[in-house]
Amino acid sequence: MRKPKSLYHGHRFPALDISHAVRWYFRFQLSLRDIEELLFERGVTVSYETIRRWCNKFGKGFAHRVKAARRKAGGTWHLDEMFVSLRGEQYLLWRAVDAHGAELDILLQKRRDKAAAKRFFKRVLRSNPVPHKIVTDQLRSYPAAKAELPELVNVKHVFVKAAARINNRAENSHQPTRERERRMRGFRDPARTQAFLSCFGPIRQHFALKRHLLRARLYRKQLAVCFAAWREFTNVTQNPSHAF
DNA sequence: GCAACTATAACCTGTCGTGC
DNA sequence: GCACGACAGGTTATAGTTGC
Repeated sequence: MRKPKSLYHGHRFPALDISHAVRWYFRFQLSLRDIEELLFERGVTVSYETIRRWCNKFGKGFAHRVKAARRKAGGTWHLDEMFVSLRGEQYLLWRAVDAHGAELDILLQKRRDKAAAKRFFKRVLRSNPVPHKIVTDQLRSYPAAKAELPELVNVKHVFVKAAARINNRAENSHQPTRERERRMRGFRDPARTQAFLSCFGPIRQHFALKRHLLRARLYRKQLAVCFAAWREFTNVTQNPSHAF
């Protein structure tokens, strides 16, 4: 029987280096050049361009595995949109998070009308069970789109004012995106932005434990669990703390 | 306040090296 | 010889700094 090809088949650099680079890029507010420098410090000489290609190639798959392994969404969806400027053009980044603040899905669209809302609902429904409640701002596109989707017709819909604390989960989840947007000197291409943010959200959140709510011992224990899971997602057997 | 300059970001393309 | 991967160099865009 033929042995299945490794995820990293054909790559010259070890899987661990690739896994590190991809994780750092999507986990922290680091540029590709920052990661190039960090790897060089650890004896790995690779260009930022190669790291960019690794991120493009492996990011999507890693993010998909992270999302698939996550606990199923709670019964409530919090939905919100944020404006993103791409080369001077205004786009809307639609985002859904669950009751725990975990990102369910994002979608970059030009409009915020009924069709756009419907498109986003369908997208979230493809990878998440039907919620028992959705929480949104007062944008009228939400109820109009919801009324046309049989899966959501009977779902309770709670409207909140944009500044209301109840929808802070969705509002707060925009913050890392804003920070990253600034670090990257803005987003440019819609397709590339969608691809980047689809990886950025799940991977970042996988390691973003609520440190301020945890005692050090528990925090380290949970972090170790996150790393063990990451090694599984990336098919890397070596413990990162033993690397370099 | 404004323009010029510099630094830095992602992205693109052509070329070269390597392994099959 | 071919396909793949990495690299170098260039492009475009934006933010920050400096000097007037």
